[in-house]
Amino acid sequence: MSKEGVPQNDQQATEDIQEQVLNRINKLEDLSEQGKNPFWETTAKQTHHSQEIIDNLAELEGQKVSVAGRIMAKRGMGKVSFVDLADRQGRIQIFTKIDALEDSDYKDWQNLDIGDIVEVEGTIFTTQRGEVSVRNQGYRLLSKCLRPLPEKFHGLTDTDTRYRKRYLDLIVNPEIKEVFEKRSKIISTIRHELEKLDFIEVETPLLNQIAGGAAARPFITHHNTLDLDLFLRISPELYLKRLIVGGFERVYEIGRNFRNEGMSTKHNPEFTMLELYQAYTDYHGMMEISEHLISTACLAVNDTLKIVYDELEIDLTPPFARMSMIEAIKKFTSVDFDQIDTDEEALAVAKENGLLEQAAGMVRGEIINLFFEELCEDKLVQPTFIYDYPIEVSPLAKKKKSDQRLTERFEIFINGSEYGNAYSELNDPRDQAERFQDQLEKRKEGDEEASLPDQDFVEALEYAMPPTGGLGIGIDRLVMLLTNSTTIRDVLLFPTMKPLGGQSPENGASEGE
RNA sequence: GAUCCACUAGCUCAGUCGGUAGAGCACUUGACUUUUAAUCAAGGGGUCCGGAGUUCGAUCCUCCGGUGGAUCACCA
Repeated sequence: MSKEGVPQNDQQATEDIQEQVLNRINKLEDLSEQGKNPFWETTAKQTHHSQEIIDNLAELEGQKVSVAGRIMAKRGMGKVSFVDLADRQGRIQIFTKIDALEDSDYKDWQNLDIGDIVEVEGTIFTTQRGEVSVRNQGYRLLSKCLRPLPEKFHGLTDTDTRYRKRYLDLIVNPEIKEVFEKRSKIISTIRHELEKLDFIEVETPLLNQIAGGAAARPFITHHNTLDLDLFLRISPELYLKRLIVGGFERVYEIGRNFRNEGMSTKHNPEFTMLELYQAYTDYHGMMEISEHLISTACLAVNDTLKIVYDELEIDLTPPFARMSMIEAIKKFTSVDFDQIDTDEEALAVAKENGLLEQAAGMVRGEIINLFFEELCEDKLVQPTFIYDYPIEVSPLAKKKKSDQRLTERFEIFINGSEYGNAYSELNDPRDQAERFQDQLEKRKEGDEEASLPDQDFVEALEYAMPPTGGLGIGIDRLVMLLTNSTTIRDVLLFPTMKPLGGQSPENGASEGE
């Protein structure tokens, strides 16, 4: 990569080269002059990894191995020296004796720096202090570390730097790898379970002409050749349902959604969702799949269904509790919306419960949702399906036959937060068209998050979509729950960060508002 | 977007009731043939987040700005 075209920030351009960097550059240049430039190395022999050697000491003791990794600590003792070498599994000590190497090689070995990447060949033995070690009988420097690593004992603690320079965080705080290994395991477990249930994984467009399927403000981008503004998707929902119309019957997608909204410990502008759709079932079927996926993923990474999250004990053993939204409100507030039929009565009870301000201008269904969100949600610690949502807040869910003011929809609550959202999917094209129309009215009234009508989606429904259950689960939040992480940035390798210096990098992006 | 807190050496932190700074690790040099936060001796290293104000003098006080964290608001 050439320097031209790479945006260089001022800090980098004017940064004085520190002493420690200069030392390392000088060492590299000395090596290069001797024809030992490590950057010409292309491969290395790695017969064993660190933990594997420690775990199999009995059979490996005295055996010759070749290990490769990064030098994390050096302890010189004059004519012997000790180095801690880190690889993907952990660390192994390298013991080097002056007479085991050529004179110049031993000198070069002593000159290695913390952070350098080496290959070492030697036999396994245990030191007097009981440390499993590789007796250095030959090594190669594979890559030179030109900057000093953060401190060996305290590591890197500044969260800002850890998120911005995740590679450094991973080097000096390798225990965080566990979270990302678990993340990978959670996702692969879900894939595996869905495959067993005969779902197929599909990919639908991230670039949308209409960002539908959720209530959110989208990111806008532009296609040059088509001279067309496009939106990054806020949900794959409407595409996946088109595939159900097309006859796939069971589809799912695990992918990124983008929502142009505030950031918090629970929100990143891009986040990963699982969405799945299954023909010929309803939201009850989705409850079963939800419990199954969440509990199976939990078992896969924690070997138990009783986990601790943020000091709370949570039991993910299926079946999860089931409670209708109106029941939940009755339980936590003693207000029974089954006995309340008009908007006026609903407003009156909102006033009695201190929700007058938020309830202003709302209709009964919206007030029910408000009651739930304000007075019930945070009390749901153990996993609970809250079902039967008011139609006003559920533009894509099928009406409940027995009470058409409600929809067959549920959300999964754990520790007061939402982890999933599911419906018996609305498949009546005329009803869907009306719901889009209602959303359009809300939008005209200034609700920027209200859905835009998607005429092609309605047309798809006109070709008949079978009765279908659909489910969305926020993967990042699930990973947070299952790894006891209280901030979403801890489960994202590269969370979205503001640029330093208060200026946008010169990346050619257009000036936004 | 609002409020509170933080920002000092590469890293982790102390400190200056306002007189331009210290420790440990890391680094350099030396000693040391089984150490493991190795040890011992000596040395180098700082735009005290940026800008402005007050002051004889600001890293410290005040204001503005930056970045992060926590809480709240919106959302998944």
